[in-house]
Amino acid sequence: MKFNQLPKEQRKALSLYVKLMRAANKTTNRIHRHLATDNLTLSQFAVLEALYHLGPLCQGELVQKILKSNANLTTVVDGLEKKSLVRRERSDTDRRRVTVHLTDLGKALIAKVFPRHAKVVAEELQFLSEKKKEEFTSLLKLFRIEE
Amino acid sequence: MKFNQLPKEQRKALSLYVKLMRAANKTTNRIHRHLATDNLTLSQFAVLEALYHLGPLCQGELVQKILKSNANLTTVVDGLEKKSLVRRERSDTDRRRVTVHLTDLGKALIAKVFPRHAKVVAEELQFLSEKKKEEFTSLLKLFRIEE
DNA sequence: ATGAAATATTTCGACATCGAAATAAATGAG
DNA sequence: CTCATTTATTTCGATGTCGAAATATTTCAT
Repeated sequence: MKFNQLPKEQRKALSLYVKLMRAANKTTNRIHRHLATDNLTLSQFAVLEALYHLGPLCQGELVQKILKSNANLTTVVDGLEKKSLVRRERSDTDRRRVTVHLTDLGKALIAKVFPRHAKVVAEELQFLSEKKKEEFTSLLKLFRIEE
Repeated sequence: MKFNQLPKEQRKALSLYVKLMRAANKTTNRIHRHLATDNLTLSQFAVLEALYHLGPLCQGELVQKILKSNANLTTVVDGLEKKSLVRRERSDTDRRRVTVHLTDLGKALIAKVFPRHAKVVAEELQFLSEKKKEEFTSLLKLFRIEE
């Protein structure tokens, strides 16, 4: 059973899916370029950004935020720690937890990179009118991504 | 400059971007699960699917289709070849090119997996009405992804 | 014809990522 | 209190991915 023989509903869903992936892919790649100028991966940026806006978080909380595995979060934080952008601290109240803090260096970096990131994303999406952005956002909300 | 202090346009663009990534991520992960039951990665599936619908293609053409690097395509095709799902053939007219063909085994596999894939994707997106799917698709078209 | 530039693929080295097993600490039922 | 269970993180082994350099082939200007 090839594409053309599928029920119409499935054909539409597939087309939508492919376009969604390509749009996300294309956008990610462009964003990644500007982060690479500061030697940050997307995940590293995501961690710095979360800490910047939410304050120190334990690794479990960061896993939720960046949507990656526990195993990977360890690696990401390792990378940031090696560059002295964050530091780990065992929680006093629950010593299983490791709380991650921005260092001064990390704060300075994310304070520099975040506004540029916002600018790049806005430029990347400027082909959508404000109205279309809103329509788009409300459709995306239907995906019920857990916050 | 933190999120709340950004110009409204940038805040909106960022929210949209984050939602787009999360939606794509969530959908990809679910799709990947059903492919994993046949030991296929997303990229391997994408290659089989392209060959299934378009016939034999050279690797450069496949790179366009699956949006991965040349280096990676070699690995992906290696993996498929090891499982005897595809075979490589040097082009006679241009011996720099390597044309990739589905084997009978590969044909049988993709003929089995593709309809299930279509079904899974349709189920995954069924929370969107047909009308909303169309709206969504037309917004995504504005991203002008090169076909 | 010939050698330089262009094109197609592979190799290499480095990371990012994941699932599962291992480790460490907290909790809770008895 | 104590040990089994749950929770948080790390380690391990494997794979996917990329950019850049290397290799092989074709094309094109002279």
